[in-house]
Amino acid sequence: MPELPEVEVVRRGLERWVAHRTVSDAEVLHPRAVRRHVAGAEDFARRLAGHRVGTPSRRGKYLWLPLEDSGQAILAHLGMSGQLLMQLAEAPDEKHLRIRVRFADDLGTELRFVDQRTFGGLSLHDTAPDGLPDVIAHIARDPLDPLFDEDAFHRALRRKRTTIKRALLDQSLISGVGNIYADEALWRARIHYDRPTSGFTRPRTLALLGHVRDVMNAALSAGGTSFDSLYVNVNGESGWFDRSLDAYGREGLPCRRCGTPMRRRPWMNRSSYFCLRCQRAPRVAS
DNA sequence: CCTAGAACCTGCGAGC
DNA sequence: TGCTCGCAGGTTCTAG
Repeated sequence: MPELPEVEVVRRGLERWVAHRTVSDAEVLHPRAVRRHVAGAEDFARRLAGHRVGTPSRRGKYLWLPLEDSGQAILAHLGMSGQLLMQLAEAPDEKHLRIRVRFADDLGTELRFVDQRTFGGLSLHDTAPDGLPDVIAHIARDPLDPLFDEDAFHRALRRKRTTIKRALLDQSLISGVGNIYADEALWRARIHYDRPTSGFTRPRTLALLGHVRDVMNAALSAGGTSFDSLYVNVNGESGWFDRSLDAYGREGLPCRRCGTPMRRRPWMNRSSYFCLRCQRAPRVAS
C-alpha cells in the first residue's frame, strides 16, 4: 500500500522519465479513474494534449505534474493499488489499465495509470502561486517537508479529543502516514495506538515524529535506490513489498525488542499490530 | 463544530 | 470443485 516513501519513489521515477516531455494525447479507459476531474474524461484528455510536463512534486501521498503554460497540474493519488508505469508503447495493456498518456517525442514510452481497486486516480486542477493544486490545500505538510510545523502538530494533538493512531492517519494534521507506517512508528516509540492525544507531552510528540521520519527514511533508502531503471522505479511496486517491518503484519511473531508475541486488533475496519508489553494500553482503555 | 463509522472497490485465500 | 466470506485500506461522505 503506497504511503509517503512509495509515492516519493514514484515521483522520482516520473522526474526521471516524464518531466519535460510534451503530452500528445491521453486515453481514459475507466471513468472512475478520473472521477475527481469533475468536467469528465473527455475534458481531462483534451486539457492534457499539447502541454509540456514540469518537475513533479509531492505532498504526503499526493503527487502532481505541473503542466507548463496552463496554470494547472495533473494530480495523482495511488489509493491502495494504483501504479504509475512507464511502458513501451507496444507493450500489451495491463488488465487494470485505467489511463494512458502518450508523448509527442520518439522515446517510444508512454505513461500508464494501472489500478486494480480504483481507489486512486488522476485529475486536473488549478494551482496556487506556490504550485499546490487547489484541491489539496487542506492536506498538511508531511514530516519529511522542511517546513513541517512540529509545534502546530503538537498543539493539535493536545487540543483534539482523539487517539494517537487516528491522529497520525489524519492527513489534515500530518500527511503521508498510512496504516503501515503508523504501526511501525508507534512500535518504535513504544506508544499504544489507542492512547489519547490530549495528554501528550512535547517530548513524547517530538520523539514520535522522530520515529515517523526514521521509518520513512529507512523505507525510502531501501526502495528509492533503483530509479535509473525503467521497470523498477516508476512501477510503484519496487521496494515496498520486501521492506523489513517490525510491527505491521507480524501477528504471533516475537516482538523484535522483547520477544513477546505481537498482537493484531481490529481497528477502524482494518488492523493494528502492536506489542502488548512494549506498548501498554492506556489506563482508561474502553 | 467535532468525532466515529460506513461506503467505495476488487482479488485473494481460507473455510465449508 | 465451487461457493461464500473476511480481509486488505485511503479518502470522502454521512450520522450522531
